[in-house]
Amino acid sequence: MITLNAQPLRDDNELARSLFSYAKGEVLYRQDDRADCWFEVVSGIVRTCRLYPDGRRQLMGFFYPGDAFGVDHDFYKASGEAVTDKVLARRHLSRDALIDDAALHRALKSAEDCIFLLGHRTAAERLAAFLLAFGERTGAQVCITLPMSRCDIADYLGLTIETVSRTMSDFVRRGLVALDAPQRVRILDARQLSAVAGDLHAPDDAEIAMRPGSSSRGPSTPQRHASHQGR
Amino acid sequence: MITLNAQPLRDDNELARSLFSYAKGEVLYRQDDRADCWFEVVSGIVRTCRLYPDGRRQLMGFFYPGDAFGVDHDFYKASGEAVTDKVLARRHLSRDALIDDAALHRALKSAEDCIFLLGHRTAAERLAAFLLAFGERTGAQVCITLPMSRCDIADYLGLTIETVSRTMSDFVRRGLVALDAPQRVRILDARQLSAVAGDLHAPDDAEIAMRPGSSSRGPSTPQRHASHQGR
DNA sequence: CGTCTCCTTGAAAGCGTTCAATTACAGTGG
DNA sequence: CCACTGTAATTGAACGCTTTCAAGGAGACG
Repeated sequence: MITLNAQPLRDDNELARSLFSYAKGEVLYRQDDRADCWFEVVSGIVRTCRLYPDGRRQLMGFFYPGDAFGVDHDFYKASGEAVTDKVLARRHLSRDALIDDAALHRALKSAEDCIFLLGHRTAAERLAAFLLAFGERTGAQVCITLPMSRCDIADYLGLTIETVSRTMSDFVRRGLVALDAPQRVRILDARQLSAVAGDLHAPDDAEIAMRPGSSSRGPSTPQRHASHQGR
Repeated sequence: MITLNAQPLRDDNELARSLFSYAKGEVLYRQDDRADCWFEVVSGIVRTCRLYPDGRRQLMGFFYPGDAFGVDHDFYKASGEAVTDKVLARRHLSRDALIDDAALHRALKSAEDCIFLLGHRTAAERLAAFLLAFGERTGAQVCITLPMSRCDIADYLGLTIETVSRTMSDFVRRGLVALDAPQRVRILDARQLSAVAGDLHAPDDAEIAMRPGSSSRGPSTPQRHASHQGR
């Protein structure tokens, strides 16, 4: 399961030689290994995750076809693993191919997405934002098939699997989503789900756009780091 | 206060024309503005932060001399603001100067640092990791002068100012650090602080300084929510 | 049919947030 | 020089959410 499948798919030309296939759960590269190449998803989904000394795991991102990952500098700061079965990835030797700007930008965006999700305070906010973001990314706005396990989701959102599961059940109870199967989520009320995620401007907004530096100091900001709207 | 100081410092040559100066709290660019240029810190410290619709704030990172920031693609996903007084920044028009790879990599690393910090579960872990990381970054291993407010720290770590303050007091009580002034932190017991941060392999482990070659593969921990491959 | 893995649910405890009050300190003007 | 003011930081107490520990389903597979 932890084997590094180092054999290219085929060998008949330059392009094919850089293509690799991985089974679900297989490790493409390990955290702390020397980062001598970066990857590009061709098909399937890849996760990068970092292990903490105490054994916990933080998923840094999910990567979809076209995305670049493993673009670390000296050593990999996270490992890359196949989420789905039959992951195809193109491997670029760092010294050969200069990573193109667009790919690097997408990698940066992926990291920022993760920060964005972790920035949400409550479990409901995080999960709702995750579902919406995932739906948008994969184009499935209504019926979502989650390729990753609850454990992956939990480690991505910085929660426990129990909390993820409980929160999902709560969404079902409130009629926000339907759960046809553990991994098949149907979004019933996208608007209200956005509201839960906190991505919607409050019904009575109109004042958020004018408070740039807010916190640290400022002429007349009422201060106190905004509450948490009632639930 | 929130003005965008758009005047270059001097005008006598190409280099000087791209240099800008900002006062503490000043905004270099705003979230959701069109991202037509990216920046490079020359001196001082810059923060990027994202505002959530509900008014909360998530700091995405602190940037030090040499760092690149504001490298977003279409629109800025966060605003850039001066943390210290007299921030000098070089401004690069996106169409003119291709951002160099190294700068982009540093930006990515900064984002990953943030994820790393947010990945820590408890307030004590986050703050300890933050202090150590900040000390290492600025070269001050013992006596640290925090240029940012408690509010900045809280929004960076995804906590409240009260929790940051309480946790800091707790560190003082436990003899881990001394607080000469709210912004002057002296690290008294770096080793134990690392342990609190969870960056150490078990408190009573053999020895930490076994070289950063390839640490991963943590020793068997009484794990729950095991990932796919044994930890 | 049993076993395995993943997911769900329950109850109690821990911890961070929230609300609220207090302290420290710099700047200002009497 | 000293009250006054405003901001930042600290501290206290109660509440609520997430974690933790533990047990109970639900499919997949041999």
